Amino acid sequence: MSIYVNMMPAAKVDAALGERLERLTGEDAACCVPEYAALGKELGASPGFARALRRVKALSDEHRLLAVALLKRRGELCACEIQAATGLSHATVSHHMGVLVAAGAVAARRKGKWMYYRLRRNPGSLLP
Amino acid sequence: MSIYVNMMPAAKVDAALGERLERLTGEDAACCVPEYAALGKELGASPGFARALRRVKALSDEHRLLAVALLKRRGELCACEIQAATGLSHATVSHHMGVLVAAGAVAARRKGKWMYYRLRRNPGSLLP
DNA sequence: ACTATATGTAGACGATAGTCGACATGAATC
DNA sequence: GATTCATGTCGACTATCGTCTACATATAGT
Repeated sequence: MSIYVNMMPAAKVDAALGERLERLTGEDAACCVPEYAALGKELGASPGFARALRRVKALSDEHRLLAVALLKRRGELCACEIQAATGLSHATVSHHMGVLVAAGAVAARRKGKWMYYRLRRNPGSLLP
Repeated sequence: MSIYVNMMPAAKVDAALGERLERLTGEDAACCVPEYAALGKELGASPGFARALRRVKALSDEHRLLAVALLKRRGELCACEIQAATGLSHATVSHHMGVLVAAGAVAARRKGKWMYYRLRRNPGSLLP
């Protein structure tokens, strides 16, 4: 399993920010330049950054990553299958899947008594 | 910023596991099949999975993701620049960069009094 | 050597997040 | 509608993690 982080076509996110970064000279001269404080604040406040962080956090748990890995292979799984695969209580599974859905990583659909989960394929999402 | 998780060319990781997954029929019939317990255990124990998890966890903190985003733009930064960008104490920055290095996401080099960090470009790493 | 600067380390504290049991809800079947 | 099964929700507990202060180490310059 490999993980890719494709940082910023988001030069679009803030073009001015990119320019200011370019103006900072490399090596020793740039060390401890106070402007980095403002840059970090802006970049951290950009919507793309918040979205990426939410998605990474969604995958940063062992059992959620396992669920995603299984969904990638199987396409769709019901909650009880994920529960069996993870060995967790159904309450915990429900919690984890809720996190994945909230992060936009997974979509859920009801079919009778069962809840089926599948990976979302949003453009720019966390799963290609 | 977009994040991609490229799951398993790791059919190689465990070919038999893939086969067993295929044999499980979809929809209701597959629901609550006990074999999922073994499958989850094996997949979760595979080395590729552990590596992926370590890398996702490394990115799952706001300040670490910010550091990576800045490194992606600037190429190389010293610890004090990352400290300025994040607004954290130097001790916390050191801790965070240690996590990124341990996960194989970032490489560090000393130059005089300064520590410079840059993104690693491992094949199959988290950064393309 | 001594000092100053930059960073790593250790320990402690607080916040966040994962976990479960208990209860509630939704849906199918009788 | 009563029952049963699958799942969601709600506290509470616990563990993990991010953060800091204080101290230690490394390097450069005096």
